[in-house]
Amino acid sequence: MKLKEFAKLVGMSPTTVSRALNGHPEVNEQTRARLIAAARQHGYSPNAHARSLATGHASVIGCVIPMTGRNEIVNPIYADFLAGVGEECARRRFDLNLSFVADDDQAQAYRALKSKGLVGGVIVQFPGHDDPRPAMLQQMGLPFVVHGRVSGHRAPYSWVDVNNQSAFERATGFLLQLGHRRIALLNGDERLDFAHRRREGYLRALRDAGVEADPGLMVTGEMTTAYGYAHTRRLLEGANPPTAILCAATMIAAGVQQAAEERKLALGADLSVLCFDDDLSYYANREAVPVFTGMRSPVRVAGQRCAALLIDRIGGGEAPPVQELLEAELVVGRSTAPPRQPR
Amino acid sequence: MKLKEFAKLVGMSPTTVSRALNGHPEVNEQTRARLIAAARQHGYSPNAHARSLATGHASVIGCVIPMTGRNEIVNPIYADFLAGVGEECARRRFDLNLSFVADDDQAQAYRALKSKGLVGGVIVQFPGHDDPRPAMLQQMGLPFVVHGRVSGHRAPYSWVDVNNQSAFERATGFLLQLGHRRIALLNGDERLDFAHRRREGYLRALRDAGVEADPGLMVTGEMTTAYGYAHTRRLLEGANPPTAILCAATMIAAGVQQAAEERKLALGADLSVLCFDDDLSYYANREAVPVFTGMRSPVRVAGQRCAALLIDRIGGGEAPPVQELLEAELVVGRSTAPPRQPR
DNA sequence: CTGAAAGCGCTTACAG
DNA sequence: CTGAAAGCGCTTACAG
Repeated sequence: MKLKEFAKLVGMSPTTVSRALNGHPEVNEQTRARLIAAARQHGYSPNAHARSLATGHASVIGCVIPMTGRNEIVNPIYADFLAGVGEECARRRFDLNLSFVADDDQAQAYRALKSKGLVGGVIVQFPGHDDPRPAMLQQMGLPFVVHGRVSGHRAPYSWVDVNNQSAFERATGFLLQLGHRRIALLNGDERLDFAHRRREGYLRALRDAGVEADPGLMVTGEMTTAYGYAHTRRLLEGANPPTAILCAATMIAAGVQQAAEERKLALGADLSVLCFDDDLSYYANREAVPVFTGMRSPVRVAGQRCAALLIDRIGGGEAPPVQELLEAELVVGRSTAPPRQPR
Repeated sequence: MKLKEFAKLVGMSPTTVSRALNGHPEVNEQTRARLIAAARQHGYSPNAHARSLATGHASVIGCVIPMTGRNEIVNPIYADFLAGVGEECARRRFDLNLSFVADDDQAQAYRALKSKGLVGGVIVQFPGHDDPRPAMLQQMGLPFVVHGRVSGHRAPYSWVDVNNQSAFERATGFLLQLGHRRIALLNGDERLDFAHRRREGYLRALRDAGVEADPGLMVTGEMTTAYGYAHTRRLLEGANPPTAILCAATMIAAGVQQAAEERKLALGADLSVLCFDDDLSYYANREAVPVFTGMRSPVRVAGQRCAALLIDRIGGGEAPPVQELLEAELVVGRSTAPPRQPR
């Protein structure tokens, strides 16, 4: 159904109907209520393309998903993040546009998104330490919010991040307090900004405690169970194994657990494990006393906040950038204890 | 940049430029090549809204994601499915539009998608046994492809499904051949069509082998690790526990494994486990000899095929519906063996 | 092979 | 408070 038909149906001019449906103040409240009800009843929604063409903006936010190597969308952390984005989109009546592109085509993809006008703004994800996207998007004039931060970008921009450095500093401090001195770090890919900050936090806590960092205990890579398993195995087989392992995701911790079980090591007795816990729906670690001691930070909330900030930005004209720093919370579970005394 | 500006820039009329970029046959091949290169260089892409308004269709496919209870998008099976959709979208230069809606608003959501004209068609997911959506969409005239099938819908429609009944019939047959007689089924939610078909397959295999089905061994619910853990615990504590467990997802199998370990039962020795294996990127079960014996069927391929069929439909006018039935493959891993002799 | 003009379905100054 | 008309940026018959 088109506006013209619908207007005729309700006996009003298209102008008035449009204004009523768009909440313009000029139209009588009773008329508005009647028209909204009629639209719902007859299943009339304005054509989104005509609308966007006329107004110059779309009620759609976008994400560009790189397709080389592992597709990001299958990452469970990303899935929960998207769920949060979706919740906010539902609330604000926005849609989400996913563009899947080859990795080397990324700049081109953002440019096309802007030129095509399909989305009012984008969420930038998995930012690298010197990610070029904020500068590019600012120059293009496409509104954006970064999930995480880009340390190398100096101009102000909107972001939502958890305090990764503090989280890992506190986590490491907790293990140090228990008496651990050989603490391994199974980090994410340190080319990514968040992983970089996590290592900084880990190193700072060690330094403050006067413990020398051992490069042999620090690993970086993709945050999977297989990665956690392989490196834990390797570390435990080594000459001077760690007594505690700090890992960047519950998926990694699951791999640590597998490797420990294989060697008949009990978590929270023979080996301590502490993980960053994104509070994932499908990797739940939420028993009253959780399996893993973790720094808990709901990535879903981060998704909500990114979407909220972006939608505000799209609607709000030239508002100054906004930053939100969330704090992770230490939740003590069953996987940590003082180190076993050497026998 | 707009068509008019770009056309002036390259010294052609907007008409010719548009035709060149859209691959119309009237335009000289050299001219076309030159214009395509220039468009890329100057970052010109036609405004998608203007284009869709003029042509009446959009290069976007849609998914409606219900938001009550657990958000579907965090389901790892769905994530891999979407990854497959994304791969095909990238190939065909389509975008994906996600609409997040309250569960009771679903019909309304599809109607709005159609009326707004944002998408050229939709993928219908998690169809129930008597799902009303195919009938609704056919009546609305919105192209669609179902992932799975709707047994209760009689008119022809396009779908992509794995042969769930055959998969579970063969899986059950395999366990029966090993000598198992008490085989539990930890199924998905049987209001969903695929879970219904899986139970049919399980029951048929039992019947063919002359084994009476025990309602106490059949469970239905959401396919999570916690679900697998809880029911396995309960079953193993019962008077006449199963010697084998057939489960509808690797996530469930992980829960079975946990419960078995707790009771010091070795998989593939004391207890056999066979799972439907969607070949998920983050729940990999892909060692040379996999941990779990499984019926393997890549859900990612299903996503690709759904997207491909839908995009074909959107482009292809009134083509007759297409169906694709994929077969799962039995991959024998380390979790199955003949039952222990009663002591 | 190329171009001027109409039209896609909205929104929104402008006039009343 | 309401309406007729212009315009958003494309595509595509129609005319050459």
